[in-house]
Amino acid sequence: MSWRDLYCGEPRPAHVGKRLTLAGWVDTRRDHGGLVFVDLRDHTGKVQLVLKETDVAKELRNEFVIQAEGEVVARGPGAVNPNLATGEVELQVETLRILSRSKPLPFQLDEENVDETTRLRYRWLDMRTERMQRNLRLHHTTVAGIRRVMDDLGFIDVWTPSMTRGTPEGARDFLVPVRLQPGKFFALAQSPQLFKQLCMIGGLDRYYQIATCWRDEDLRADRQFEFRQLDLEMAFVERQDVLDVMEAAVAGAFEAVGRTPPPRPFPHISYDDAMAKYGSDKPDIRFGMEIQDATEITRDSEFGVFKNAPCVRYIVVPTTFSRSEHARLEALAKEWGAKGVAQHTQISKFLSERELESFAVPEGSTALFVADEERTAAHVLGLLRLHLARELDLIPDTDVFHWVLEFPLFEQDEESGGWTFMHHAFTAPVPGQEVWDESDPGHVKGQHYDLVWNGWELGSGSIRIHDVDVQERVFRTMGMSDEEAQSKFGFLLDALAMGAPPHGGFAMGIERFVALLAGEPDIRQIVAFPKVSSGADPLTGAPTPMPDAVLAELGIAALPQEDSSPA
RNA sequence: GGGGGCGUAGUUCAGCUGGUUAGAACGCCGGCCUGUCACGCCGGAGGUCGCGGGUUCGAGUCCCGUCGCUCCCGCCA
Repeated sequence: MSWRDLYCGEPRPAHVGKRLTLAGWVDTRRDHGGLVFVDLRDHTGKVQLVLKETDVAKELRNEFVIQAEGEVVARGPGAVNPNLATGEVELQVETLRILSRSKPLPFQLDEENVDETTRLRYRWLDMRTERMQRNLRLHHTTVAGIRRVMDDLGFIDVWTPSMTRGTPEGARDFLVPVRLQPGKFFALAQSPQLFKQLCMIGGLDRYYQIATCWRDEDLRADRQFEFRQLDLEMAFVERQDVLDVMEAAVAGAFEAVGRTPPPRPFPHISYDDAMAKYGSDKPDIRFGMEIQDATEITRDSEFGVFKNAPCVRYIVVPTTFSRSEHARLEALAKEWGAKGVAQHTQISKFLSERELESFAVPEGSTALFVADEERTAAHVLGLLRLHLARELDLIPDTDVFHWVLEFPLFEQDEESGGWTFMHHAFTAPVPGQEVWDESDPGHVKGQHYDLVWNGWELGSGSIRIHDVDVQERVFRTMGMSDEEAQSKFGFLLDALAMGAPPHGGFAMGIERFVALLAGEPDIRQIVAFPKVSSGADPLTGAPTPMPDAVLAELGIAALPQEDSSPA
């Protein structure tokens, strides 16, 4: 005997007259006294059960798990439910078994806007909703589609370690103490980056992995402590080869979930253009409101703020702002790092004809200016542009993928003034720029590329350094001594010195990709058991303190924590 | 590290400028009902208004602090 002959969403008129056993959860019950209707639910849908009044039928409550045996019958005319896929039939139940009872639920499954901590605390209930069923299955189908493309293109899945060497550079590591070596730590991998490069040097040629990565940074709508990325690396390739593979992977995922893939090739935009026009390296280019430069025209402005600023930029917004609305924008701009934001109407009395004409602000629109360092002006206007576009509902409901290319290899740390990599230390400079002034490398471009979907950074990749001299030069430029480079990355330098093929690759965040596919506003909705933004797991209560004895065995001790609970 | 929003029955929410006993819907419990499908009808239980302090004759409402959730900036090679 089997638990069920069909899923709940399957019975059809063709089954009429058949005796079937169905099993699932009680979605709703409608008790008419002598007759009880039950909608039986599983992940495929619902079907109506008809039960005669019996003790066991009376006992049923929502979310009981039951098994019902009976005959599929056609519903009479007028009794068909067109809103249900199985609505033309019902099961006339002869035997009913309660497999499991349920106490009243802490929230109703058909309720929207349930507090997310409550949903996560009882995720096994939340998972029964259509939304979560759809999202988790979409997550699976997407990954399956990607895997199929990778397999077809000759990539092999290689397992790389989760526990690896800590890296002070980049994101904060999650540390793993080691009992056998007290006082020493592994770090959970922030990415398989170096291992996949070693795989190329090892001759595997095409590697991929749906790799779990860990980063101890603040959580956001699009960030969790742990996440998965499509991680791939290819030997003997140029940039275009990697872009082609990624576009194929994206297309394969779209096809797997039954959607039309975005047109290929994806458009390209340079980093410089992205920063100048959108103030972001992951611009949402589905709408205009591009940032414009007024530094030249305002160089001799009567308006002192403009005249004295190193950079004056503006966006033209198709609306006007009240005094209080403007105050709010100004508060935001200040929070984002600007000294303020000016409207053209406010300051027009200080501006010349020539200036006003060049801004070309249409009637009913407003030019918003930020005068500051170039970096700040671009950044703040980029954020204002996005903020206002969302508020004014200017963003079309379309899908745009694009590449951001031609990144600088190095950027200067504002505080220390030292140089550091922009992407990571293993990105190759563009051909012809393999040698640079190590004290002033700002002009060197890297062979780095970012993939952006509707303003979300999906991932990034690069052609890597395969010349040990170039790799050592990068480390030196970052202010790393030879000894330090040797001790931290000696294994990589060794490998690069023993026949490293040219290679490059990419890493794309799976959850971000699926969240966008699902139309969800954050990645928690497509992750089975996510953490909340404080980094806690409401379901298990993790993280928890550990007994001193356990810590002692690991050669560590926890500092006393300030008790912040009210006395 | 910083800024914004939210916190009222199990759930989702209402509660105007401070004013008797804090409401609704759904859910839950009891009763009735043989064609409902968000069944219906009758009755009922259920609240430390996140927590602490303050102002006031009086606080869900105002102020301060704190905790939690959330969005964002920093951070995220």
